[in-house]
Amino acid sequence: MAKLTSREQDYSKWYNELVVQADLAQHSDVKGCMVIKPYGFAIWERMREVLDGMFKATGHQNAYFPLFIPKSYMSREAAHVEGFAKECAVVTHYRLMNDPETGEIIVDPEAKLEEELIVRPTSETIIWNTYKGWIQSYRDLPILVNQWANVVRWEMRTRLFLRTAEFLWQEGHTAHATRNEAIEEATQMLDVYADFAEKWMAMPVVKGVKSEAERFAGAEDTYCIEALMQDGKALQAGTSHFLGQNFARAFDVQFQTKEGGLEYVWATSWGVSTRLMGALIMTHSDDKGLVLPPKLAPIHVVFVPIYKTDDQRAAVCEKGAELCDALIGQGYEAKLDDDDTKRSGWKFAEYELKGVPVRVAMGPRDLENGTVEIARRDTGEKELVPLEEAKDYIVKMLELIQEELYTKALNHRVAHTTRVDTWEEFKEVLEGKGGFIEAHWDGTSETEEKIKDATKATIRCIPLDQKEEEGRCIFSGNPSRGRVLFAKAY
RNA sequence: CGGGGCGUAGCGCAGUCCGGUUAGCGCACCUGGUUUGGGACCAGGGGGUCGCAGGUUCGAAUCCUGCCGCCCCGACCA
Repeated sequence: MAKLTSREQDYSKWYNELVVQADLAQHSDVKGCMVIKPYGFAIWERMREVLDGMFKATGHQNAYFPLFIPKSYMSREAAHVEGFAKECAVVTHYRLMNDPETGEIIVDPEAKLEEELIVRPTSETIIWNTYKGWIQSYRDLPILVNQWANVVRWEMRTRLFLRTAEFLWQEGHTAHATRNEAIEEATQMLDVYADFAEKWMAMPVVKGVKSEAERFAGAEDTYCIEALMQDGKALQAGTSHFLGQNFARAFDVQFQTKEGGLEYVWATSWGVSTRLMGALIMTHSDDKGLVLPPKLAPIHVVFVPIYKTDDQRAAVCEKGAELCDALIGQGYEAKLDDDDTKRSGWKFAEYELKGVPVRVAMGPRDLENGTVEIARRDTGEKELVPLEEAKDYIVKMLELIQEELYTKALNHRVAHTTRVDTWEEFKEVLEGKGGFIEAHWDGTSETEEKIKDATKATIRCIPLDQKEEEGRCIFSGNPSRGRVLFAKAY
């Protein structure tokens, strides 16, 4: 296995190589689409499992809506169709045939669909068209539904996990009787995402609101969590939208109030995708490969036996099996790698590449001394520990790794968040150390656009905890009431 | 869609400019042996419509024409 390109040398090459070499995913033969390999999918499954539990705990239920959306639905909400029109895959026919002349398989020109179908880029339209039939009175509200699905957005340029033509995600779609209830739902789900990112992915995030230019097509407000990657670029890790009554109006979804009036329903939608995999990778990993937070690692501990003779092998593996069983008994995934066709050094490198948080090695010397060597993936530290203490030691170590990964990532973000008051300084920080920049902005899309054209930096969000502070826009010099977060983004 | 690059064994590549035995190398794979505390070594072996289709030629991976696909850089985006 070739060595990874270092992050310093070429961060984006490092990422691409890591994803492929750690067996997370590969490019498929279909342009812009990826194959998620079993090891990568195991991580996604773990994320899905945890998030699904959090959605259920907040009162949501899962359902499933169609992959195909009639073209006419898309055009009902003006901003929505405008936002997605340029990246929609369209189904126009429903049958193939053999070309009578060449014998080749061709699209049967007779089998043209009367109404073309869009492959969903998101499901608001089909869902609100359905909700119309579900909602008559205030008693039918709220509707709290989530779906796990694939969606297609025909991207020009793609990158494994970060941007692919087809990706996996979840999309929550809720319907409420009041504006406030919907806003509460949207912010609640943002909190769920932030919680998940920080407690499970060990990835600190900034909660905020998108500017008008970055807002979801069809939303009144888009809340987001923004994370900072090791290369100083920001990554939007999740979004939660307050949709107002836009979709209710577009699909004529009204309900009768207690008082007998007729009102449009208030809506939210919220989602996270396999993009979180990219975020996870770029938050913690190093030049040796993947680094995974224990809470999401498919394998927590790997035991690598070291031996010369068959007797030694049997003896060491027996101890290894006991230790693994003990860990499994405590709810951890522990793997004894007794594969005789690979040598220990090869295994060490392999598990480091795959980000297994803790590695235990035991050889003849350890057998004699009653010890094992325990190595931490994140710091690379190794320690000799008495065998009988190994289990408890490892359990504590896993907790510690989870905490310290978060702390390390948080320190990185703090160190790469810069407060800036002039345009010169803004450009300098952006070109130099990168990261988040806290700066004053006059609140207009025109200024945001001009800053983007000049520097490629965008407003990642207006932080929810933004402090009131009189200032002047770094670009236009017009008055501003508080700082927003700028960065170059993925 | 514009600019660049690439397509030769499972993967990574050389060979192409300047046509000429049986198309080569590294990794991986198989067999045997020696090894085994940080990606082992030796020996032997298997594996190819040289992206596709035409053309030029005694002869094409190599030259010509057309097509297809992918990757990278830009505009668009979770």
